[in-house]
Amino acid sequence: MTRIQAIRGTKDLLGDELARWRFLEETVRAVAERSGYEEIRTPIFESTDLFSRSIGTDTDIVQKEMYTFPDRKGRSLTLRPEGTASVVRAFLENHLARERPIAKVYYIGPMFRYERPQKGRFRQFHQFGTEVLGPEDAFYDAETIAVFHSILGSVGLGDLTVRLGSVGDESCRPAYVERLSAYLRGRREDLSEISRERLERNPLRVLDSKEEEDRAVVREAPSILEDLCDSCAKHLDEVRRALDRAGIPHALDAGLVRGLDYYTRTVFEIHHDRLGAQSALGGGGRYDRLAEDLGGPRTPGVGFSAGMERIVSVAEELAIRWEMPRELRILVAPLSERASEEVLPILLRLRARWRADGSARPRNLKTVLKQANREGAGLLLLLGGEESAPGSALVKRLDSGEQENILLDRLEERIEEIASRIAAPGAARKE
RNA sequence: GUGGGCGUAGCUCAGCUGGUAGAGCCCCAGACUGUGGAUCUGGUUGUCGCGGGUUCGAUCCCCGUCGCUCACCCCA
Repeated sequence: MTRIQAIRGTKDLLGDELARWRFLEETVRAVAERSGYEEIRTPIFESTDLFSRSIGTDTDIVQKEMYTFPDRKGRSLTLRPEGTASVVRAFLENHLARERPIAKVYYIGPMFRYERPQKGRFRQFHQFGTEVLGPEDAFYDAETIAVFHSILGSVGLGDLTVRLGSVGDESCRPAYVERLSAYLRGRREDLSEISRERLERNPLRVLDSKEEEDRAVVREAPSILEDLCDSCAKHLDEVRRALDRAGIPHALDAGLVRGLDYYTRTVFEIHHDRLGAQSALGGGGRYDRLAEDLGGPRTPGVGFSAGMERIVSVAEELAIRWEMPRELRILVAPLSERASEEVLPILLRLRARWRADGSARPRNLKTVLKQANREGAGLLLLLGGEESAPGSALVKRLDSGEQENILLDRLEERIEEIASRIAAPGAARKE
């Protein structure tokens, strides 16, 4: 019998690793909510059309990376490969534009792409991100980058590189793509084989090439930043100035090409060099036409999404300690068969106030102490010990070893008192 | 989809030119006849990823397959 195991590119999260995830999630929520964003949760699967229409039928995501399947009535469904399309769909479907001029939302959740897994890349991965729908102001582009930057800073990540670019809009991009293709065709002989293929499919992708031979060609290629129309150039300039004022260093990157077709104007990525080949922690940009493409009224938008696996991975490599303040934990242990009957009722009383766990069967004291240490308990409540009378228990502090007998009638009261001493500043800790 | 590396105990890994397995950690127990994190002693755990081939005999060699991993592509 072969044992069933997790699907390739997916994994279980537990223990210390899960603790880091929870810390990251709480940080995301805290920073986003402080910044005026509300959570949104959209379905994990959607109509396939939603993604092919928004992300673009020529992109790798749509062409080969989607988890698409027919449901029982033959409709084509897809596990979401990214978050923005769903958010915009939900925005239109729930008529959020009628309720407020600006919608600011954030999300956290799993995404799915059928790719060969490697470091920092999985088939089920997790992203958090924000979207601002409604306004067109560069203020929100800068705020988006700032919120992302601030989340990374709040979890202790420094040495970040913010790359900023613009892909123009419908009035200046087509002309640029034409100019770029003309240039690349002229230097066709100097390009790598892969890039020659890209030239036909999507010339912008050539700019992102990592092939050594392409670098020189790309370096001399016309830059879209010089071809931007006046309004796009002005927008980019405003984003830069806002970032400068906010003290967020950034580098202009003319070759920034993102994997989704819906972007207009601003695009950006934040990188960290401790991540191997997949150095992007996340990215995003503006998508002023997406709502229209999905059948709604024109609604400008800007957002980012970030990879949780990648952020956790960098934090691990940098040995950043992500720990939530630990609440007091109480372990209840019976030392006799009779006392074990008392365990559950006492646990239920304790759990009204504290985090408490206990053992079902009596065990010898040494074992109990070892277990308490291993589990990081703060207090140990021993029932049925030799020196405790019926109706009483021995409470022992695991840090100092101090112990005292207490009456079960006054359990909560006494624990409260002891707990406050543990929490008190300057409490002796024997580490 | 393509290429490299790797699959041996719960974990990290050894295993010499083929003779059907070991170390450390962890865990459990004892020394310490009811007071912990140290030390010492002892103990449990394996379809050697799976299938086939070569061989008297395969964890080891060959082929296939599955999985993991890193890289390419692309991206979170």
